[in-house]
Amino acid sequence: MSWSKRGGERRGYHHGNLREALIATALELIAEKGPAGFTFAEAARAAGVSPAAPYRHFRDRDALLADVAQRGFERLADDLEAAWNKGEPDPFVAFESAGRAYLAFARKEPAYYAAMFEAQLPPDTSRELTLASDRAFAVLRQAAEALCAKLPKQGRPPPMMMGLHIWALSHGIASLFARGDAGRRKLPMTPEELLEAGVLIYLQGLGLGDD
Amino acid sequence: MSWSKRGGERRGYHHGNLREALIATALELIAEKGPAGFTFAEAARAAGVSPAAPYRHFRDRDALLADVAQRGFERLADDLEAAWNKGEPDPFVAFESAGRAYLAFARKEPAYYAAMFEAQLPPDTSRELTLASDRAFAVLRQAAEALCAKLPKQGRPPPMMMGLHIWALSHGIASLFARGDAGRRKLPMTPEELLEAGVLIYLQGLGLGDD
DNA sequence: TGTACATCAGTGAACGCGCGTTCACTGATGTAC
DNA sequence: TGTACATCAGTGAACGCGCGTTCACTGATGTAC
Repeated sequence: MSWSKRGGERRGYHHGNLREALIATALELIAEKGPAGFTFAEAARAAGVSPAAPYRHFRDRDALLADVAQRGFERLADDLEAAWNKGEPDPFVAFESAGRAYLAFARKEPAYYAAMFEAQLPPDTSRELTLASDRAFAVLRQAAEALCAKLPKQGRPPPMMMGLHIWALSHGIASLFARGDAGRRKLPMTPEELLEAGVLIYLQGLGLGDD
Repeated sequence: MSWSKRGGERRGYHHGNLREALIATALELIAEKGPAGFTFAEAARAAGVSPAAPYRHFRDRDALLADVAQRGFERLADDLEAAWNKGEPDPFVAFESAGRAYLAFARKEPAYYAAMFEAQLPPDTSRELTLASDRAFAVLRQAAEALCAKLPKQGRPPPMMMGLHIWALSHGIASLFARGDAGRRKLPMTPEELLEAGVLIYLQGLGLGDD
């Protein structure tokens, strides 16, 4: 039994893929106790590794957290892109679908979401993190651009602004009502319905009816 | 000098108003380092009191935080009420003004805001907290109700929903762009302008133009 | 194919730290008579 | 008005804990020749 470290799990001196294992563990811990409750030491323990080992892969706790947040933004960007689907079958429908994708992400991946928006990482934590978050927003902005082209010339809002409105509305609804970790306020409708109705009214205000 | 504990500040064995002092200290600490960085011990230290003293006034750290959050919601409710001003001079204008008040609160009181929305307090922390937060939302809902009465009968949305939309939009903008503690994303316009434009488009979508 | 060696990715023990919390205590205050 | 006493709001020392981080180290892996 001397070759086995824990349970039936045989692994040698080297873990094999500690970096990935730590990230996976971080997600579990965040999902359980929020980003504040995540500690480097516990992540090491959960990965079955000494408390010094993580330092081979991450400068410190924040670096790990930033990595998780970055991956989150990349996934969100992917989801948004898939939902927008280049504006097919129709920019109007596709735009709403992107909004819903934002909400779905917050629901489906509360741990990523928390790392992205609630970890209170210092803003200069990582350049890659900033880029990833920019990319996610760029999808919304581009979608807004395509939709704007459908609008009557006068009264066309800046697409950037439209993107920001949809982002803010989605984010607001997600933060207040749609987080995975219970404890949020009760609603007389689903967050999805709330968002859909909001986007609909907003688009009508722009002269984009469901005609 | 035996009657003086620290510096020139004379205070006797009893603090006089430790409860309030702790709350004030908590706000300062939260403003500095976020709600996660706030500790019971440091609050006691800052109030010039032994680490055991706070236990005379709060069951534990969360109880203090909950008290701060509750006061925050009460202030927010007051601000919203004042901005709405019973719908004067005109429900349309007053409604927008309430939205702006939400944003102004997040800016002006980042510490309260953080305690209210980012402290990750367990949901059952305190009944008073829930009531205070309900009261704040009730103002928005009532405003929405008054505004709805101005709408053409067909297509009137539930006022509750309108209130939620404005809340979510304001909260989304505040969280993403308007927090006092720097480090948020840069915008090509002020959060206030962004919100105002958003509300305007939304209201237009409801058939409430600036006619 | 075998061997020497550099490099990598772990170990495990130790450190200092600050936190939350408890305890028996005591000084200050208010009140009944 | 004075005194005895109950209650309140502090003290300060102590505790156990888990965290982040460092250090010299060593087992495993890959590569040059």
